[in-house]
Amino acid sequence: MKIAPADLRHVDLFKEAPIEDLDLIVERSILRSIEQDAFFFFQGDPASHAYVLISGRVKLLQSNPSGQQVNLRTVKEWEMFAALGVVRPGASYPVAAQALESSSALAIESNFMREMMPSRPYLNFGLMQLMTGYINELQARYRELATERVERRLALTLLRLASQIGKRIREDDPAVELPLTRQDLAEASGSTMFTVSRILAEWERQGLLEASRGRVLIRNPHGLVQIVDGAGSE
Amino acid sequence: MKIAPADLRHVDLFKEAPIEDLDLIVERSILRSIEQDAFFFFQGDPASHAYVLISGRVKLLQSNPSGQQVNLRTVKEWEMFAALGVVRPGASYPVAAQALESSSALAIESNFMREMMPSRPYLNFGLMQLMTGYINELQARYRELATERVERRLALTLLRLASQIGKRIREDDPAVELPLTRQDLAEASGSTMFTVSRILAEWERQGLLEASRGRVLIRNPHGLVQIVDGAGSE
DNA sequence: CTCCCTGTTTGCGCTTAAGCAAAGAAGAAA
DNA sequence: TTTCTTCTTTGCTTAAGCGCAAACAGGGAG
Repeated sequence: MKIAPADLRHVDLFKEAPIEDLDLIVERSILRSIEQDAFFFFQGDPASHAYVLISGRVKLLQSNPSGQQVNLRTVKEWEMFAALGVVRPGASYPVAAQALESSSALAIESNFMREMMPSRPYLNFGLMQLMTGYINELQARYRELATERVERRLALTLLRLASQIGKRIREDDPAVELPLTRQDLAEASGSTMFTVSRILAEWERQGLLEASRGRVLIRNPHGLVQIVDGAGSE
Repeated sequence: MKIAPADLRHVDLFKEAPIEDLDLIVERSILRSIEQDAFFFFQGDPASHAYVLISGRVKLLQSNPSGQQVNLRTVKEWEMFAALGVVRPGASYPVAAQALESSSALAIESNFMREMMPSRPYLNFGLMQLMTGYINELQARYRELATERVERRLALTLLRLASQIGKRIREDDPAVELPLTRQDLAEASGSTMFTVSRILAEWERQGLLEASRGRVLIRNPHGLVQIVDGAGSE
């Protein structure tokens, strides 16, 4: 598989890029394909590359010293990840990047990106947009984790993930599919596999979704919205 | 009180700025002084200004719909806050900024900053540095909140706050003072006033710190470090 | 000096959700 | 088909820490 430079226009950061830049980027980068559960990189590795996900789904995880993990972000095709390494030379990845399904991504050298930036304002602006968006999301999630109960957080997590990496199963159906295990959802919502399993079972009984092995199909997103803004404001 | 333009060199973002830029900034900005517990701005206000704190201490809070608050960051003199509003025209502050003690800050129009940026690479780089640092901290705190117990989180919170806004009481003494109530610490560590009060009382018994009304004096920071990496890895 | 406001402490009960164990499916591999 | 692995479910127990209520205390205002 080959990447056509013009395809990179799907990426927010490269929307406005001149085609010569995109040629350069594709030429200087390599396409890495990995299978499900494999890693693009580990937490602590030197942040040598930024990535553009071409296909598949990737989660970004951080572990604490005793090995417990949290899911900090989940990425779909034409999104960048590990882009922050571009800013500080010599930095390490603060997260690991693991494939939720077999995935391929374009690996762009951080150094190369850094060299391009001074003469290309669009890169500066684009990166800042990325970063502000990310900060806003992190702040919101931090607040949720500190102030909301598990059930509410899980509903918010499902809705967020649905919009970020969900796959519609049919054009005219709001139902959305997520390739995530109970454990993944626990790590994304700040809970445990057991609790997630129980809550999903209850929601399945209510017809809001269908949960199967390694997969959740959200049948009725609006029902989750109601849980979010019903179950706490009374 | 007047700000001398050269004083702005204390600010990371302006370390490398030419003096003409600093003149411009001071000229175009206003100094706002507010008393303890007052706000520089509220969550949801249009993000019209970025701030440089000149004196005092400020906390950045986010509230959820039912009014519970979390403390997202705490700022000391010569640090910037609300700098992200510069990136997206028309954005709103996602947080409120409240003074922990009477404080004054230089309010710089976001629009003005934005106009300066294209021709001043140091601003771009500086802002990105700020943002990456902030993202790394947020990610770490998110992970802590999701995976660590209250006692550990509170120790980490105290250590972090000590290094960020702590005041040494004497040159040769590691003891550090924080102008925070139990409630503040609860909002910073993701817990409750009651629990924080109990844990601080215990640590006071152990001689690690002295807790008084609206103030914590950390006598033995190293003792907190031991709690952090003792109490979970066994 | 006294009052009053606001922050703090502490006992107590209670809920949430974590955590363990063990059994149960769903696929994949053989 | 049978086996194996991995993910999931569910009952049960327990601990952490939340949250109420009520008493307490520091320190500024008058």
